[in-house]
Amino acid sequence: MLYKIELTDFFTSAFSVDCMIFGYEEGQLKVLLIERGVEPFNHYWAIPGDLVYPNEDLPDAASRILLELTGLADVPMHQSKSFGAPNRHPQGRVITISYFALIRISDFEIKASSWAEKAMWVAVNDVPQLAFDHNLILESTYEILKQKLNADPICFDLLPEKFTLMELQQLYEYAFNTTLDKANFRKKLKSIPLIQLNESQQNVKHRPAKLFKYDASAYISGKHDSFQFNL
Amino acid sequence: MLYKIELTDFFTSAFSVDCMIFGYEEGQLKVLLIERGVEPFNHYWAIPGDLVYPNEDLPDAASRILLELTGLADVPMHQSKSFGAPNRHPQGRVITISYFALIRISDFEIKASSWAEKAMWVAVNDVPQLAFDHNLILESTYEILKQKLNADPICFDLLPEKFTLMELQQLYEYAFNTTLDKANFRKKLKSIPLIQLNESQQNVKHRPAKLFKYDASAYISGKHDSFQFNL
DNA sequence: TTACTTATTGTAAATCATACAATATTTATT
DNA sequence: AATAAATATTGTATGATTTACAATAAGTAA
Repeated sequence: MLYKIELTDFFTSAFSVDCMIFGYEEGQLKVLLIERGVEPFNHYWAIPGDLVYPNEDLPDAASRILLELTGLADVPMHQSKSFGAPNRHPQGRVITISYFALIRISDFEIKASSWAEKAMWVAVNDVPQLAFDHNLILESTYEILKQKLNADPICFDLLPEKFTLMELQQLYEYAFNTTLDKANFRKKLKSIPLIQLNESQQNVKHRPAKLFKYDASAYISGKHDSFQFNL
Repeated sequence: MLYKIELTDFFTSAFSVDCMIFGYEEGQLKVLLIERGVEPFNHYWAIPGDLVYPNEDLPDAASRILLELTGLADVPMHQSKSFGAPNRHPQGRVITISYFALIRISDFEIKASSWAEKAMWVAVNDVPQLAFDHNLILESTYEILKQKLNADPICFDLLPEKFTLMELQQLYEYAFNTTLDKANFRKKLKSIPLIQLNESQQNVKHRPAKLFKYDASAYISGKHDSFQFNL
């Protein structure tokens, strides 16, 4: 270095959180995007995110910002990766820590507010060009999500509380872009604690499927094998 | 918020990178630590890390800081998690992005410099109390490392270039704190491209084992199954 | 040459994965 | 009411993989 750098020179950066909310609807895995109503990248679609207050913890910031921009509250989030290329933000050095969450779309009402003009659900395979490096962030988070779908019982956060085994299978088929054998998929499910309800699908033009619930408490008490799909 | 926050109020944070370097020696998985020679946490042991320059990219910073503190160069690093609790650093708001790498200890000479007073390799199961939240960072990174050991052929970065199958097995046994059946472990290895050399172990008091090399190019060309240990 | 120690290979049983086939249950149609 | 159509659900045979353990091989040390 040619010049001596003072400690205060380092304290000139900002950081943000970006919240990728995934949901499952109409057979598609979707992500929640907002349309920006401010510069920079005014009118671009973007992942909901904003700068973190200087005294705010990261998970708190993620919850606050998600609520402000989309009206979503009480969504437990997982950390994804961090992105910090020097020029990724035109207004200065901004590192972003990305988070993601899985929700049941029908359980929430999305309401764009603050500087978010609109909010919409977009299929992960159909995402437009986004603000900043948000396409990169989204792609890399989708990879992490797929890993987690294989290793943890988080798929049930996406499905309705009561679901058919076919719906569960189609979620995996969509996420991993593959087709699975119905009979064999059900055998894999043997290692996951599901409760078969005395209820069936409604309003279908054929034999209705039985509805199931995920038994989270049985999973946590852990008497069964560990979750492992290997798709 | 009671007061209006200006954009410039956000640009008052710093960020750092922390580099966890793992190596394997004497049958133990070890991590490289330094003794701090500056405040705060003067004389505490710590993960090598420092503040990132305002215009520096994160991976560049990780390489620079690792070189400055330990003399290590040319070590490809993987991103781990980020930590940003508001009071994790006594001198201001500092978010840290943690990285890790695996190396062959014998291939490098470690030389503490800059404000690092000493450097030493410590078994991951025997880490002392560290500066800042570094124990937390280390534990959470060790979990990520174990996941990667199960999913990718990174164990070969830790072993000498020529190794016996027993050494490979012992590395896994140590990392996952388990014991494995020798014959069955070797069957699992069938799916990984190893080259058996015309050389054997030296200076052992019993039948010497054959030496093997990992065939990285065959793995990349990918004609074999994907790596999967499932431990 | 023999005992000893570890390396390496083999085997039988159990478990799991895979590709289908068969049966069951409902709605729609005659 | 009987039958067709559609999908749900269960079964089965084959082969692959995992597991536990045994057997054999190949060095060192006396």
